[in-house]
Amino acid sequence: MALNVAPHSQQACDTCPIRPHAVCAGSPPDQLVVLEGLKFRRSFTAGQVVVWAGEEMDFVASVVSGVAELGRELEDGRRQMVGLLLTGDFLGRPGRAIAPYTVVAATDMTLCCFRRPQFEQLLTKMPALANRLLEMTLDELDVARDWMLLLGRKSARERIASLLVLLARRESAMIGQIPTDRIAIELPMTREAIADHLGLTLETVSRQLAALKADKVIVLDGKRRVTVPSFAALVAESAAA
Amino acid sequence: MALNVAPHSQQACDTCPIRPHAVCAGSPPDQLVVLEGLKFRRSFTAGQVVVWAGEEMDFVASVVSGVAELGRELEDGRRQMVGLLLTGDFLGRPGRAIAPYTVVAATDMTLCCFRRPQFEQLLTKMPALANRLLEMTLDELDVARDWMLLLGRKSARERIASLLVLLARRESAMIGQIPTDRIAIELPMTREAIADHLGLTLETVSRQLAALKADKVIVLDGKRRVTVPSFAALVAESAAA
DNA sequence: CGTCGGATTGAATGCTGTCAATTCCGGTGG
DNA sequence: CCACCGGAATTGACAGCATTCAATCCGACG
Repeated sequence: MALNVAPHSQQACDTCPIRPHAVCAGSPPDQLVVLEGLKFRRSFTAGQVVVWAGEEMDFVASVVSGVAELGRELEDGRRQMVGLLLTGDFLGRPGRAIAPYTVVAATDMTLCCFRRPQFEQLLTKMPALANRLLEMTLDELDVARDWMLLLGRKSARERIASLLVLLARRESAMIGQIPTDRIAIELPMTREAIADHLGLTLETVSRQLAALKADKVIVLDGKRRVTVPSFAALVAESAAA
Repeated sequence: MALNVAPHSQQACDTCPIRPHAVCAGSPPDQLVVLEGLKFRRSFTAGQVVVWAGEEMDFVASVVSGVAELGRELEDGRRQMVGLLLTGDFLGRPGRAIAPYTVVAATDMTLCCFRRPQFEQLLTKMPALANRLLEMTLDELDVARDWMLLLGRKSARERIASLLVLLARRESAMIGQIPTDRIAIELPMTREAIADHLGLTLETVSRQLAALKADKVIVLDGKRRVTVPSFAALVAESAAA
């Protein structure tokens, strides 16, 4: 795969928007300088594959902007999304050369990359980096396990509601609010992508959205915009733990 | 909850059976001595709850012997197992006081414990410990994501076969072999526990085991012992990725 | 021998998937 | 500006798989 390294990739970490949330958060200034010298950026357009499951992956990265999806699939084509990488999230695995899942850019996306062997070296020398990565990995593990509950036990309607709750919480967090009523949610994905996340078919997704609309739990403005009259009602539909 | 600390818990780490695989693996001798001085053991009988989801958890631990199950549940009682802790696995989360899932001893079990604040201290000072924990956490994340594929996309029959493949691989690994034919698998759990892992009902588990038996993919010796005439055939049934 | 929990089996319901037809919407070109 | 196109989404009919509810079986243990 051609490395589309951006020219002048040495943008300063000082001004990096994801610093407070990324792996590099918490690293002291002298270590940040080292990171700054080794990083390089790569950009992807929506729909582009970053790595295929089973392929070699010689770098690790932080998502600077955009969204990436982690998916795993069976030989016959059945697909399950197993993770979402949002701004600041970490991609790749120190100590493993082969990617265990396919990574696709869901939107246009920019990554801040490090060559894997170099990054592994850094981990042994920079405890702050290792600890931040551990913390992030533990968070992802919790998210994955919550999703297991959804996939294993929730009905189609509950899965849709759960996803909407998740998205609503995120939109609210963006503007520093806790979710209240009349939230507008932008669905950042097609029905098929939603289905692949929830372990459903796209037809079922469509039907359950229609059902939630009919029951006045949500209002649909066009295909991709949802407004929620009562957040509490939506949470009730999601069968929260 | 009463701490049932074993008297004379200061068993030597030298002779500890899980040393090669646990968090402490890779720590240099001088650091092991520190760990040895701080550890204490706790034992649980099969079925006993170690912590409830939402409860405070003031320690972290390695499983010395036995099996523990991590589960999450909905208000109405639906339950999904989200992890299995086997010999050597790590329990608890540095930096988080509240347990996100319920932990139950599936068999009689012994833990090698550390008080959480002390352990967090150690992590910052012992890079080998932090790196081993990171590695183990990344492994668990991969396992969780594989399971998401199973829960989201596989049929009941495929889920059962997948579980048997997993157990067969583990039994074989124990004796240092790769799985071949005529493997004997011991099911370490009830039908209900299997169902909770696979996101099924216990009736479906029972039916699919019967179906696999009828199709001569497996042989049932009593309720809890399965032998596999052809491992390849079993793998084919599991819809491997 | 009786009991109790776990496991199996049966019948019926219902949710979700499958297949297929149709509609909606955004973009493109005449 | 409008007609057309193609992909996304919706809707309908039907089939099938897993769940639900219920009855029975099995095996360990007193």
